[in-house]
Amino acid sequence: MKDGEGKNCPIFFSLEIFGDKWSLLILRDILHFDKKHYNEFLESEEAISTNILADRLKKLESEGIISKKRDPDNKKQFIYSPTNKCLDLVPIILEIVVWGAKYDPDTKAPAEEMAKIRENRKEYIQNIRSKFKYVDQ
Amino acid sequence: MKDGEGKNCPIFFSLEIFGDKWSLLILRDILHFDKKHYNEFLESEEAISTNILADRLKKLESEGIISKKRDPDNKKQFIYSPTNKCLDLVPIILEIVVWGAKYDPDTKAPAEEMAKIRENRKEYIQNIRSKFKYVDQ
DNA sequence: TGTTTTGCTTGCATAATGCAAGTAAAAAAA
DNA sequence: TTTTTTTACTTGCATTATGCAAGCAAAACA
Repeated sequence: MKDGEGKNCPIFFSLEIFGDKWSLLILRDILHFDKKHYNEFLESEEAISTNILADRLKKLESEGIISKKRDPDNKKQFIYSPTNKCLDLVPIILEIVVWGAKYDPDTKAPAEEMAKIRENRKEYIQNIRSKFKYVDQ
Repeated sequence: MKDGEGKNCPIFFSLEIFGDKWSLLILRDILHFDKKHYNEFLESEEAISTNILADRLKKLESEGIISKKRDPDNKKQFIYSPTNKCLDLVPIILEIVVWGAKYDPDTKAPAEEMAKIRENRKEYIQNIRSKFKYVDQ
């Protein structure tokens, strides 16, 4: 796509930043599975390659979606944590979960939890936000 | 990724079906811009290639997200229209719009319309659904 | 029975991804 | 202080996906 084109649509703007499978799976790991460390992302069952992981973490950080700093509890590791810009992605991921749970015939997502999400949407989003109370930016 | 892995997560299930930029832009064109015809998709400002468009339409049809039939008003053309499975994607696209409009510094999305979407979410979703009252499946 | 329109397919160059192996910096251990 | 280990990458290369231009075939129309 040429520069200057397709720049007016908020959907396109969003998709340029996180509209690929691996970015969204990393964000799922951070927001829903509370993963923080490089090797935790590598351990996900979808088996992201280490070069792709490094690339996506760099991009997400440069877009201000995640922040990176040394882990004070284990100085050899880094902690990747969500910014507010990232927490605002929770509703998107939530809706993707709901759709997938509805249409995946082999879903392992418990139906009652899905119902809870749909009925108490705001509360569910707030619960995830509160897990990351002290957030950068 | 190997077969049999990563099959338990509803997010992953969803992303395998529509988790790429072009699929989501086609769905935007159908659901928000009321596009129906092959050449209308080609005219979008993001300028999808004709081979990619053909590939994605075929995939979306095979997943039961869209249906294809001859246009009775212009028998040379086909109409691509959303199924119920597609209409259930509206909340996802809506949240992507909201995020993009919030964080795109050059957004053309009017702030008051965005506020309306956030305040009257259910109604907004219902309005889009009602545009496609007679839907296949 | 041509001609147009429409919806593709094909070929090829370029870019992204996947996999395995290697490396470098910092911390921990000796 | 030197060595070892841990961690987070980088590199090289094969495979796959994308982008672009051109071509083609079926249906409808004239």
